[in-house]
Amino acid sequence: MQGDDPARLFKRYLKAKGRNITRARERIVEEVFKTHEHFDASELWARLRGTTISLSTIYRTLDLLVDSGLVRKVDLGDAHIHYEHVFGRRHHEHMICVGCGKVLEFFDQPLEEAILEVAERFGFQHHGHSLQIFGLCRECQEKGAGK
Amino acid sequence: MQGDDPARLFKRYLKAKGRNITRARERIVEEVFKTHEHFDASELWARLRGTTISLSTIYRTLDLLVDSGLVRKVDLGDAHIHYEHVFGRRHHEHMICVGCGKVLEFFDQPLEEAILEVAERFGFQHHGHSLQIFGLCRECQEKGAGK
DNA sequence: GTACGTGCAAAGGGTTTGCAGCCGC
DNA sequence: GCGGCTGCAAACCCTTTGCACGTAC
Repeated sequence: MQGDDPARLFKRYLKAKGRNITRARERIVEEVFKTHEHFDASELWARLRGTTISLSTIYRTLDLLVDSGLVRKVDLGDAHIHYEHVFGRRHHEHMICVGCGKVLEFFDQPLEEAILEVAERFGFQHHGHSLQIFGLCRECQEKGAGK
Repeated sequence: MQGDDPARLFKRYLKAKGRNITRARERIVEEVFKTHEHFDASELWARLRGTTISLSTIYRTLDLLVDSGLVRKVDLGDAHIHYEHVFGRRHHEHMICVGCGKVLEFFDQPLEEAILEVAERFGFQHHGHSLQIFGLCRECQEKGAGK
């Protein structure tokens, strides 16, 4: 099961789709999987300064990565698109602090089960889901209380 | 408890904030609460054709409505902002059909409790949350199977 | 060689902002 | 009358697209 790294999986995906493996795509995947942080297209672009890779290519490649299932889009409450990679990580949900913008990730088995159950009960075929909890993290609660 | 309609609540909110009650704001609130559908700014604008109300005013007023708690933003998976009114409706979550785009609303008490519990366990002060389940509605499952 | 991929620049679409005039209080 | 509100147009930002050239295979 190990020995499958994301780069390899992505290449397999590209082949299966009859698409080419290029330098730009290799660099982008490498960079996407280098950290476990959320990012948006322009942050990723910044991390690729020094290469000749353009923003358009980043958008196009991210679309492929999302389609391949290696990356997903996440909604962090603001109006633009954030991404995070999926491969090698456990599925999780997000708590977003409305005070400082920090994003906490968490996973809770009973919660996941409740979600799948509800979908089933409604005859809805579950493909995925996304939960955001908005509120105040511990630090911001303290800061607020201190005022 | 009844006798409090959204228009009145919004006026109360505006007064409390030292903001003016204007014709445009009254019309917008009225229109927002006229149906229980999700909408975006330009759909609302379309429903207000015939008035002189501009898109900018709609955006500005929606911000106020969100701030007042009468309306909330919802993420429906595409990149732009959707709204729905909150007042007079039970809190609910969304199932979004990736086949036809239909949005089903549902409410599940155990699920809600699981969410509040998780937040508490992480020391996170819950202000609100938003859950989207993506998948296929019954009709689209049948259509897909029929092929 | 052919189809696909790329950078660039421009277009696109939704949202926000600056400003002069208007309106609520 | 003053400060807040409005419409308009322009600015903005992120994202997508058209195109001519470059590259994978």
